[in-house]
Amino acid sequence: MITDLAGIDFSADAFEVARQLIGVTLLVHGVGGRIVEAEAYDMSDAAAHSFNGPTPRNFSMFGPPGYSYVYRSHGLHWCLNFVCREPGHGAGVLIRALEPVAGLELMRERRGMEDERLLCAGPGRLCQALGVTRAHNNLPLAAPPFRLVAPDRALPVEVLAGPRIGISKAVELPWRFGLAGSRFLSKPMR
DNA sequence: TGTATGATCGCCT
DNA sequence: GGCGATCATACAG
Repeated sequence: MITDLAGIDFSADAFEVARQLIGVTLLVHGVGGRIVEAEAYDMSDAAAHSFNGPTPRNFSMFGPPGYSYVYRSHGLHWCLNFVCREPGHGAGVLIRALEPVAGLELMRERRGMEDERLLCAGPGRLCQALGVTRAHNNLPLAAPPFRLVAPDRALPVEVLAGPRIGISKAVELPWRFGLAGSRFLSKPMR
């Protein structure tokens, strides 16, 4: 167990890590919030970038667990993943939404909007708010600029699972996890 | 509340 | 040349 990572064992299966990440606070240079939505991806999973093996774009998915994988989506947005399992497994968790906690003003400035609810509601929005770019690819999550903070055990979180968003393959896998009742999800959990 | 569309980059066929 | 783990805007109902 790696305690620098909010007590989460990133060598576990991606769906297990995704579920455990709900409620954990993610900070990048001190800016961020509580993770309320995450999706798991695995090499055996046709919807995953790693499905067809390593490429120049996805190589960090095949690196050590507890590292970041940042990619560009649709030519304009950045998306942040946490690598899981062992090196070579190509498993990861896409961070989809945060409840903003720290650095609200900087996030509003970067996003050019006021609505707190939409600051980090979606993988692309979240990266814009936290200033995550290609420069943050393949970095250890246990070291700056990243910081993970475990949830307060006195306040247990209720986690719901459902189908993932924005994919066309392996649509049936219930590998999207979300904090029950959160206002900060990119879409409501069913 | 929902569906459609354009923006625009890097990889794969 | 096509397409995608997206977002913001525009319009219909």
